[in-house]
Formats: sequence, C-alpha cells, structure tokens
Amino acid sequence: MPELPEVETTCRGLAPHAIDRNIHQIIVRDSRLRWPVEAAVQSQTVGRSIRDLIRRAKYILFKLDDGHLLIHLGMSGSLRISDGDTPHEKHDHLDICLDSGFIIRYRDPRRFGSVHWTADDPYQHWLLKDLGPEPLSEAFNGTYLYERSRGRRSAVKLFIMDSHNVVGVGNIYANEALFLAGIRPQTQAGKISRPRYERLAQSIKKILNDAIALGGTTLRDFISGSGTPGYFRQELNVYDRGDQPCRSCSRPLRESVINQRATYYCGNCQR
DNA sequence: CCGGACGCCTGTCGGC
DNA sequence: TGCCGACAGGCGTCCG
Repeated sequence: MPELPEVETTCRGLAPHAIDRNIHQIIVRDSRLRWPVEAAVQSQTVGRSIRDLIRRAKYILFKLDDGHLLIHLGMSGSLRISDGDTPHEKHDHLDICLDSGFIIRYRDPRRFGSVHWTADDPYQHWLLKDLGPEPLSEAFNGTYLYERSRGRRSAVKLFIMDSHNVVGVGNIYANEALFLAGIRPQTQAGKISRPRYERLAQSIKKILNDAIALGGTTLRDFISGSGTPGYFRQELNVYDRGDQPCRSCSRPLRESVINQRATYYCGNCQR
C-alpha cells in the first residue's frame, strides 16, 4: 500500500488538475470503505472549489472553500486523474468530478481506505489529532527518537512504524531505513543509543526523500495521480529480497516476521 | 500506559 | 487445471 512517498507522489500528480477547480459532482458507487462514506462527502462539497492539496501523514487533504475532504488510501487505494470518457472499472468506488471535465477517481480493491469531510480544523479530526511528527520536518530528529523511545521495549521497527511516534513510515521504508542505519529491526527501541538514533532519523529522511524523487515504489499496482508507476523499487536494498545477497557485503539477507509483518535485514551489516 | 494480536477486504501466488 | 492457504504497501480497536 501507499506509504508516505506514494501519497506525496499522488498528491503532486493531482495538484495541477485539482487546484482551483470546482467540484461539479461526487459519485459514490460504494460507500463501504474502512469507515462508511458519509452523506456530507457529497452534500457539503459539490459546488465548492479545491483551493489546495496537502499531505499530512498518509492522508491527502483537499482544502475547499469551506471545509476539507480527507482521503486515506489504505493498503490498496489509489487516486488518479481520469478523463470524463473513461468508464469506471471494478473497485472504482468514488469519483470527484471537476468542472474541467476531468475526474479524480478513487480505486481501492480492499476498501481499507476512507473518505471524510470535515467543517473544522482537519488536523483536529479524530483520525489525525493524535498523529506524531512528519518525518521530513525539523521536529523529527535523533534527539526526538532517543527521548521518545526511553523505556520502550518493543522492536525498533515497530516503534518507527507507529504513527503516534512518527508518521508515514510503513513496512517497506521501515525495513530500508533500518538497513541504511545499520540497526537490526528487532532491537528494543529503548536500548538504542542517541548517536544511533541520529543516524536512524537521517536514514528515514534520506530514504523517504529518495523515494519521493523517484515517484515512490510500485510493487504491483501503485500508480501516481497522473497514472505513472514509481521507480524506487529498483533502489530497494532489503525489502522483498530475502536470501538474495546484501548489496553491501554480499552475504544472504535474512527474512523474519515481526508482528505479522515481513522483515528483511542483513545479519552482518545490521547489528 | 504499553505491547501484541485481531480483523477489516479482495486479489494473487505458490504448493499440492 | 483446481483448490486452499498464506500473504500483501495500513491502522483502529481490543485485550491482557
């Protein structure tokens, strides 16, 4: 599913088509997403203009003249620009029809994503209000991770995937960042030193920035807002490379499971 | 409070 | 070829 770079890429792809366009119509073909699509998503948005598109964590915020649309892509969701003549396909659950004739089309086979409307400060929405800092902000750094992790006994991989601690880091980039930082994923978060957290924070920033620069990672079906795949897959050092040679030391990579999630690391380079 | 497991849902892939 | 289980990029909720 989309992690931060894929959501950012989606946002950037949509923005030129979306900003300053008026919402002409919203078609909801299936409201049974992670959270039911409420009537307000249609009733409060039609006739409004989109003034900005902002990413917060893995949410895409459509700033309207009045209120905000919030969209999360879940595990299998995508938002892409479609021309008005393209017929909808299976799993195309919602269309945002613009006055330009283009459609922002939401597809989500597994329906783990969701769409909301809020009149109030979107950052105070119940789904957003308890989120941790953005990983690419200055507030996120080694000192923050170090202090936040004291006394935590869970695996560092889970610690950085917990959106209360830092947002946007999913399974792919958690694996990749820990490889770059030379830290074993199963290490207890509370036992890692400050200098190692400095390196981990920098690794997370680097991996996310590099992935954004290449349009994200396409494993099977991710496509950007403008319809192109991401090219970061070829840059992955460990994810989905169990038993293949480490790109740094050539020893076979290891694969294990942490909290029901596939975990990849190099037993030699990561300690 | 913390940590871990579960479930939501569909599609795909590997093994038999 | 067909069936069946495992697994997949997330995350809110529940339980101990």
